[in-house]
Amino acid sequence: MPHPSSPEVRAVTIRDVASLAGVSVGTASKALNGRGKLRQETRDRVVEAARQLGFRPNALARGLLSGRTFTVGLVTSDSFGRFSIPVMLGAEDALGAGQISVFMCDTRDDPIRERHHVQTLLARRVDGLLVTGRRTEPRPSIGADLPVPVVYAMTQSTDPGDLSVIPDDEGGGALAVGHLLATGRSRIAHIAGPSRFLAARQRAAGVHRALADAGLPLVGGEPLYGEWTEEWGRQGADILLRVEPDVDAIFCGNDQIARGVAETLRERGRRVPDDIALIGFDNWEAMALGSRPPLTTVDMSLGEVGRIAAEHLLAAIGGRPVTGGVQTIPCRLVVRESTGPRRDA
Amino acid sequence: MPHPSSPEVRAVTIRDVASLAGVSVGTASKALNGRGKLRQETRDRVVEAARQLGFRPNALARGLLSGRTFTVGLVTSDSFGRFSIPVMLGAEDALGAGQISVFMCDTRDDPIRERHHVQTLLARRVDGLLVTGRRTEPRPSIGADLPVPVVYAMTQSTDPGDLSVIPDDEGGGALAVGHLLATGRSRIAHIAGPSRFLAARQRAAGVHRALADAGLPLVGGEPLYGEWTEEWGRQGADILLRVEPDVDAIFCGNDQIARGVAETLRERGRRVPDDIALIGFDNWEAMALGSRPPLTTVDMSLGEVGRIAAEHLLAAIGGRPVTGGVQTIPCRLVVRESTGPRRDA
DNA sequence: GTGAAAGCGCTAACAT
DNA sequence: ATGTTAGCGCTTTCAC
Repeated sequence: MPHPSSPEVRAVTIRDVASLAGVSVGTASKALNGRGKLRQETRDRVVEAARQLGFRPNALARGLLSGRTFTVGLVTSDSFGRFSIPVMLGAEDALGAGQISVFMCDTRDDPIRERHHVQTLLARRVDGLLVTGRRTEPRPSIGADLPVPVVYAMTQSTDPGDLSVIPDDEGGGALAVGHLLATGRSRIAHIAGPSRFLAARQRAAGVHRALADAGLPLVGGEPLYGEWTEEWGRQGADILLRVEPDVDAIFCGNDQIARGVAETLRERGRRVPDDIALIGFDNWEAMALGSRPPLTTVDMSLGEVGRIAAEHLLAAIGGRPVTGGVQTIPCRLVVRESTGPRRDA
Repeated sequence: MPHPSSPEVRAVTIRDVASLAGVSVGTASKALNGRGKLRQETRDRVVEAARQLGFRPNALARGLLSGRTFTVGLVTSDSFGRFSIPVMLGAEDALGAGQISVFMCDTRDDPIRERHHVQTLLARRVDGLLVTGRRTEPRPSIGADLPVPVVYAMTQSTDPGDLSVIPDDEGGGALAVGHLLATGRSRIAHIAGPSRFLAARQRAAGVHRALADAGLPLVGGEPLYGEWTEEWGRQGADILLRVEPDVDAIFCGNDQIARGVAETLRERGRRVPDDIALIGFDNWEAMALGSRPPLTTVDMSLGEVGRIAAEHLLAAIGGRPVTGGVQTIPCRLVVRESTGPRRDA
């Protein structure tokens, strides 16, 4: 007696279809895959039989035969957090269009677990691997000489032969400053994340470049490096207002910092954006929209990062040669109320 | 010539291992799987050969033969958002221990996509399905009479024969009020999310029950239903302070509302928790920790929800009969600084 | 104790 | 135009 939750004792096979249609399995296969030379009437009969039986070809058997499974492994060290999710969704978009299913694996930042996952994925004969992370810092290659192509997204490999797709943090920093300049600000400061993060340093580098191009100094002389938290935003704003009271724009390392800054500015009686314009980074909507006023911010286009990475992977799987290196994806400015022209009281 | 990214022309098969060890494939199989009767020396020789060649048995072939693939499909309608991620990680935990890999599928709330994903997963011969969502509202069953077991997590099926695992929102509401009572509050109000959400209504029901048990009225008479936003928290607090100025505790429908409330209270000169205690819901750390003061909140134990759901699925896959129905997982109180004893100025 | 052979479900090459 | 057969990689009888 079948288990209650498995009403069908055995899945429908192509034999069943062939038998119902009164043809051989070979003919049924051709009919269903539109290959070979068959009478239209036969084709229809087989297709109808398949429909009637609810036939779905066994992907395992197909994979075993063809060597292609139409699956890829997605290995993340971010526990599918705030950054890897959008990347993942973008990737799924591109892969889903190619009828590819995705195995998800979370390494919890543990190299042992990572190795284990890669081994399992290879045993499942995935066609390729996508590696994502929380930080853009270079990380050790997931494995040399793997039998399948690998693309890194939102993280990069230390091996220059590997292909990595990451957001253009440097460009994002420059973009933010460019917007502040365009809206008439000239005394611009930067309250940044921790300097041990590559992303923080690169955003600062973008600030530097954009200001240098405009022939303006960075208010405060150097970026104020701290943490990625609101608490630091509040502190940083305090420090900044004390040292440079005539600042008229602050670019923050992320949206949380910007929120903290916004709070302190309000408490100190500085109006945003009338007195001081404010820009965040990440476009973390819950944060940026909850802030008063809602934050103008830099969006890293993480969906794009994932989509492009997946497209590279598909290309590599398809046999088109893929050259290693790092590809950066441009950031996108999202303008809200925290920036705008200066207005005197 | 092999493609540069596929250094191995062909993966290592058990034939290669057998050949290197100087035995037949059947013997090699037995040696590697610890089955049959073999001389220890033979066993060792085969294992050594496998190690040397880096042999990994082809999971497709195994699945084809055994009818078990050790894979499950995870179908979400939440785009892997804030709620389904923890569920997913909990599930991965339980499944990973069972050596099971997970296919992730995002339906984007589209029934067509959902059907398509289910079909694909069945074609891949997954051993079971896990369905997750963003809301606890009942949803149509993902498919009647599927050939594999299905468990719903963080969402529930309208079919009472299906098994669903969801957080105990009602208990969470009661838990919050219980904590407020225990810390000496008696004039408790509830600023809730939108009443169209089952979760909002259930949390309110928990509030109701806990207050009734204590013989106390709900300040304001009814919960103040609104939105899940900070903006609503600010508005709601305004309204509440106007109508019930002597409130001494506010339980909020989620952490965002609580943050909004906290801001308004601070601006109105009410100290938290000295004058008014505040509790949120969700334990969304970035929100709860960024708030001033950091929020006491109710954690839905989403990891547990996912883990339990996955364990039920494993049980069902293992053939143990699983009865339908809804299982609720208790919430957990996370105490931070926004609650504590009253203190007069 | 070990080897040979069948077969999981499917497709592709070869017969008819 | 259709049927037959071999074989993808593996496990499992069944001979020896």
